[in-house]
Amino acid sequence: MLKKQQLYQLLKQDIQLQHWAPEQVLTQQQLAAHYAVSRIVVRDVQQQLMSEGWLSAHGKAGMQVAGFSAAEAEELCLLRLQLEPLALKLAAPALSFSLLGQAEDLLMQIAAQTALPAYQRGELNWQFHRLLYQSCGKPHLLRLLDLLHQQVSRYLGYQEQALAYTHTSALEHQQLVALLRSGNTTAACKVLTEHISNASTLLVQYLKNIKGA
Amino acid sequence: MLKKQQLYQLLKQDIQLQHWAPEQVLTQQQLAAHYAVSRIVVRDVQQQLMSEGWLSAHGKAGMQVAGFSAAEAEELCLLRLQLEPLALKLAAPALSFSLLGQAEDLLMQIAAQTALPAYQRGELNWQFHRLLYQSCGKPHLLRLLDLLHQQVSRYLGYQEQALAYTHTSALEHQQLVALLRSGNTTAACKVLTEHISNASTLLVQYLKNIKGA
DNA sequence: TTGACATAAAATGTATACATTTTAAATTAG
DNA sequence: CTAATTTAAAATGTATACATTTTATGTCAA
Repeated sequence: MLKKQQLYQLLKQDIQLQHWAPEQVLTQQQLAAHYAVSRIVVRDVQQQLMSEGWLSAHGKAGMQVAGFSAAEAEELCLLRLQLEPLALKLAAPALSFSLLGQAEDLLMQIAAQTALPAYQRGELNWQFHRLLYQSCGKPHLLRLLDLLHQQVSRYLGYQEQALAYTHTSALEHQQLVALLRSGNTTAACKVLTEHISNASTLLVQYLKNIKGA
Repeated sequence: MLKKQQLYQLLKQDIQLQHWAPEQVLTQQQLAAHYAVSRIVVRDVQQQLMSEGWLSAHGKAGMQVAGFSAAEAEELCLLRLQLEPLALKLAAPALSFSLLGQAEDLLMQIAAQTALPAYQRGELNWQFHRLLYQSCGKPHLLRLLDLLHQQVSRYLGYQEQALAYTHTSALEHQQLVALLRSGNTTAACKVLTEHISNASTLLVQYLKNIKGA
């Protein structure tokens, strides 16, 4: 029998894989029946996924699977651009070499596992970014960033298809670590900004195209 | 018998009025018994208030009433400073005169009702700010701002005591509207930044003092 | 005394049952 | 036929009961 945490993972995954179509309206009962759990569990997970942007309220009854739009992707990236460089700037003075080492290990891992599913690569990617921000000493900022990541991660599938960006991304990551290691915070923040901006542009452009098609 | 929405309001208010002391650890059963509702309702409200920063998880069982700290207040203000001017900049081109009029009505209302409870004045204040950002066309940004406001609003009690800021604040608000009306977006954003920064400094200073005392 | 283990109490997680609200359909008046 | 009102079905909200987990207590051996 599924428990809350399991249903949370599973439902999120099913939404990401578009087993439940975007914009589709679901009911608690539907989900409870489909996943063979009590509606109580569904309610909990529903509320969580709604606060994370995977589902949205739909009238007085039902929840709607979130759709995809270039505008939303652009907005999310704008917010990342506004907050992540700040987090990096605040974290930079507190970055230890051991932490940078961990970050580099993550980069190795990403580079090594070439044929990884989209969402797993995305997770590793975020772990890398998150690690760099960790030391900023601003729990609320980190919470917001996690929330943003949740919302962006819905687009990971698209990002995979959209971008043959993997190589460039890896280079930018390495550059970032190098700058941080040498203590050049300003340059690092600039690289980060461009890094996010680049990915953003490609993703948004791709979404606009498939929408036009 | 209390329903979910009512318990939500009531519990939040009781936390704000420190009927439940900061840092205190509560259980679902305690609250269910105290407010005479089922634990299901408490669970729902608990999850919501946790996502809004009024409660935080405490180990594997129990929830903790959020405390107050100068550091947290400062962080929240930093985030407001990072996001609100952006929202205003984006909204400015779309600001209609009717909306500015609404905003001015709110200012009148705040000025008129001189002896308002702290949290009600705070709410009106936020409604004013919110109105200016409304037209920015970025739902996620607005959501983040609402979330931030929720978290800041826990400090409204302090803000009241801390700041004989009311008069200055009103002046800054008026100045803000005037600039927006004349289409001077850049200056308006600057005034907004200073406005938030001022309130922030006073609040943080106050919190540091009473902590030292 | 201390610390580990067993056990009891309490708290939370989950399921079922019931109450209320919401949605949709069907009937009827105009 | 349209629109409004009634009525039935479905969905959600809430309470109670049970299961599992967590926490605290107490016992016993070293």
